[in-house]
Amino acid sequence: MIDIRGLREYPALVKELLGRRGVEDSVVEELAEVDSAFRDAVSARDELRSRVNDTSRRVAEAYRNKEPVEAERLKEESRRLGVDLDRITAEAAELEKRRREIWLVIPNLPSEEAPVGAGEADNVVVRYWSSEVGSSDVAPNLEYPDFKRVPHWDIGAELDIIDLERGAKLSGSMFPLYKGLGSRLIRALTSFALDEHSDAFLEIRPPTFVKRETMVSTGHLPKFADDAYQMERDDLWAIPTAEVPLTSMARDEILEADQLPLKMTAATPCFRREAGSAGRDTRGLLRLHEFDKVELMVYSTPAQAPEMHAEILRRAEGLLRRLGLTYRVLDLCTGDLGASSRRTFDLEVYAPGVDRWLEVSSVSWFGDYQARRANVRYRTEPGGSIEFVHTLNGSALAWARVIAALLETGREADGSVTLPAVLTPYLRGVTRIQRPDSEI
RNA sequence: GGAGAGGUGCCAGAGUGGUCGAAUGGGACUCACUGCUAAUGAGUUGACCUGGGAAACUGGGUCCGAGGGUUCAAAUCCCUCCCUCUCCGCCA
Repeated sequence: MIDIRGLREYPALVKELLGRRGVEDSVVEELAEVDSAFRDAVSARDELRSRVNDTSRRVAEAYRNKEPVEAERLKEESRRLGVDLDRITAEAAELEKRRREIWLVIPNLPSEEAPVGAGEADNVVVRYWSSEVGSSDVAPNLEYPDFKRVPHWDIGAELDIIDLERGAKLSGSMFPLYKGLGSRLIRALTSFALDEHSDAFLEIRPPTFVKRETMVSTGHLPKFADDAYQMERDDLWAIPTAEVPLTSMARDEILEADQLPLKMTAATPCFRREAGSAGRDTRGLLRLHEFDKVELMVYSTPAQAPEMHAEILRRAEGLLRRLGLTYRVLDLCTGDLGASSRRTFDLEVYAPGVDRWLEVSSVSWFGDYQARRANVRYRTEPGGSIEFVHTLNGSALAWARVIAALLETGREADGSVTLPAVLTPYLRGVTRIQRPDSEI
């Protein structure tokens, strides 16, 4: 949720910033109007309630003074006031509900630094990286031999490590099934990433299904309900990312300043319905209903946030570098920013087989938007004031697309796939995946 | 799933209809005493909403697991739900 006091004070600025991401002024104005009406109703309600409370106190007093007639008279007066109170309380409650409804679907104010743009095409490439030239402003050479121009679904079938047909048989399309070294590869990548982050990030294994309010806290509900899997009977929701449970860990809590920044990492499956993207990128591992991911998440003070944002990005990039994959960093424009985010950098890995840049991480700074929804605050100093924390997170990394890129990048002329050396210990010495019909 | 007990402030724990935002103890903070620490004494110490004020501060309201109900009045009575603990059953 945006800061509604900020809206009261600087409505023009709020409209300007939200306008950059395509929010109509009228929506913002409606929130301001309902907010104002709500506050009027609250004042009237509280004043009346004060009178009712006072009258009740005098009832007790009258009884103590042995004045039953006076007590009856006061009771009657209080009853009469109570009728009005009920009416105006209901009005206030209705206004509060409407205010919350609008408030919840208004996205976060984008950072002043986020590039202004309408959509994907306006995202800014911050840098490229490849193992040959390292970091660079210009795109690396994307020449690859023909034997690397094979899509990963063919490689996966050839090496018998990805079985999309069987996955589809069990659960439908976009639910992959990994076999043998394919399965071990996910395990290796997960262990590798968790180990890399273990110096500074507390490892968490959160629940995979969460309550509705947990989804609301991160901004995934109510607006994006169609994107999530729901267990209707228990009203539990399958997490689309570990961001969801991690961000709610400190829900309704007040943290101490010396606990911040609080850094956590978690490996979880992620579930996405991908409603509205039917038929797009559905082949292979490009877009899935279920995939595994290691997430980084931080609660910080506002002052620490920029540094944390940079650290998460650095760590996500670090993994890609150690895996030897070519990637680029995108600064998402205001039109492409996720609803809860103030600023986001996407990491896209180059997959030569499908000849595409694949998003494998999204590193976001949410300001206090999620913290306000989840009510996560901190005490600025012992005995000091209480403020909302800032939340940040990023994938490091989402494995399915990383695996696609690894298979395509690592493919050799003989059809085998060479794996990055950093994974060797996690694969008990395996350095390449051979065709099943070749010598072992 | 069945039976029972319970959920109160940072913690422990009283409170069974009005004077209870809530006793008491602990913790934390401030001051005094002390060469330092400890000990001692005094004081302070909740969150949220809304109004006034530049601010210090201050008026009103809400909150005793959550939501509903009874009543002039609810931490206290009633209903539903959630969670925790003990026992039984089942089970990876």
